[in-house]
Amino acid sequence: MYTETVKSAPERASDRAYRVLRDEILDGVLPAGTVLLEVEQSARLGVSRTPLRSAVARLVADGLVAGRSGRGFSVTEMSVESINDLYELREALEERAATLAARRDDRTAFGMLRDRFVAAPALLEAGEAGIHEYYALIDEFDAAIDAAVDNSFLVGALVTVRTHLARIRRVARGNPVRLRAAAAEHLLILDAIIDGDAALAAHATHVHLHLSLASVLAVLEATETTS
Amino acid sequence: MYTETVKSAPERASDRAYRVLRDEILDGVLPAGTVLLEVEQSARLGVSRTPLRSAVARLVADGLVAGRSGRGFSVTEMSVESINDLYELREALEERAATLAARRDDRTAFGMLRDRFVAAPALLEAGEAGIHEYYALIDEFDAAIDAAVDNSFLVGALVTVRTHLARIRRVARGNPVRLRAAAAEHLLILDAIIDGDAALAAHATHVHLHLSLASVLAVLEATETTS
DNA sequence: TTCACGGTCTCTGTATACACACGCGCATTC
DNA sequence: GAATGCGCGTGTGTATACAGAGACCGTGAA
Repeated sequence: MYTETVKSAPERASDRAYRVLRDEILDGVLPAGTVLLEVEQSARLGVSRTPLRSAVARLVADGLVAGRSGRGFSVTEMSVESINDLYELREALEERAATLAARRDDRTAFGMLRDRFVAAPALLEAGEAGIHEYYALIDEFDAAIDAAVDNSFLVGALVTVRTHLARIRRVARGNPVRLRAAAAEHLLILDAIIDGDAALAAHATHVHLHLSLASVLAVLEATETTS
Repeated sequence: MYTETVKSAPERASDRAYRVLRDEILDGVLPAGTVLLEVEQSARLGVSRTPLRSAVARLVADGLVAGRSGRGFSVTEMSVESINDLYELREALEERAATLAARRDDRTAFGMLRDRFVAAPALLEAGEAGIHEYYALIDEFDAAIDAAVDNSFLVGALVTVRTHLARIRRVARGNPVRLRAAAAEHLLILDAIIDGDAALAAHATHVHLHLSLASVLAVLEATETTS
């Protein structure tokens, strides 16, 4: 395969600023409510104000930051309601995506993924590195879904959802019990897709998302009362 | 009610450039494939390159224009596949939206809309002005749905879909037969929502979108063979 | 006649300088 | 003591100048 790593990525300064700020927001380095001042951030990231403005504009389009009326921009909050809203949209999109994947002719990619999800529980015993690898596996699952639905609009909406999801995934990161259950749920979805059972794929996805949301809300409520 | 029409809208140059370009793309003044050069467009719109860059960046985020590797930006094409893809996403979103609207407690807004959709066929006899008013009614229907679902993520996705939909709605504009049928379909959806029948609302939406897509594709195929 | 190479030109990416608007703080007045 | 008005500082919005990269065109050689 032709790997285009060298010349195809001039990596503009605005791209770098966007990527860095986005990762920092997603990783929680820049918590919700953080005010982003143009001069301050441009100095910190070593770029001029112009590319930084471009980066912030893209973050606004992503919904990760919002412009405050007069003064500066700030990282958006992730309230409990917004999490419920996000999962509402996620349900609509992923159920449809699972349905389409199950109806697709070529489902060999999912067969290969299945084997690796079977081995996932062992992965989750391997500490932080294993958890990291597990999330990489989830990413590959998502990528396989994207390739199967083959719909730029639907995939685009899914990407947006996953961006916001990355912010709240942090809270469930240190919960191996939940992750093991999630692996089993993914396995069921994969089996349904491989069998071409669109209805089961959609319903298994629904169940998975229901349990995922319940877990997130439980963790959130626990940390809420703690702090 | 406090109307904030005077001071709340400084209307930045970048906003104006974005709005003008967006409207021109949606109205077909700038057809698909049109190349947007920064200096040329900034001169035409009477703004500098900086706000124009910002406007183009927003259009890229909307998916209305795409950056061509080296040279400039161009208005994206609306192929038959992309229209099918758009309707695939639209189905997932609007079925869910209709379901949520039917489950909502306060559905009085839909009752008022119903009366006006009953009168819609008469509207469609009134020439271009009537058709314009009919589309305004559709916008109010969409707005009522948005208010009912009360979910910024879902509404955001719907807004994106409607943006692209506006581009292809032009082809069906001069088809009063289809518009009359569409009004009847909307009426059925409204009745289902008012009755709190979520399943019927979703299924009626599905039917409406199926017929809408079929109409668009038929018109497109007819114009394709003509030209 | 065709292909390849080089020059030039144009357009985007970036940096910086300037203007304006909002807001805060202080002083003055009622 | 409180409220209002004025002035200043800070931060975004805009314009423009500069640099680099890519493409197109022309010319020369095979």
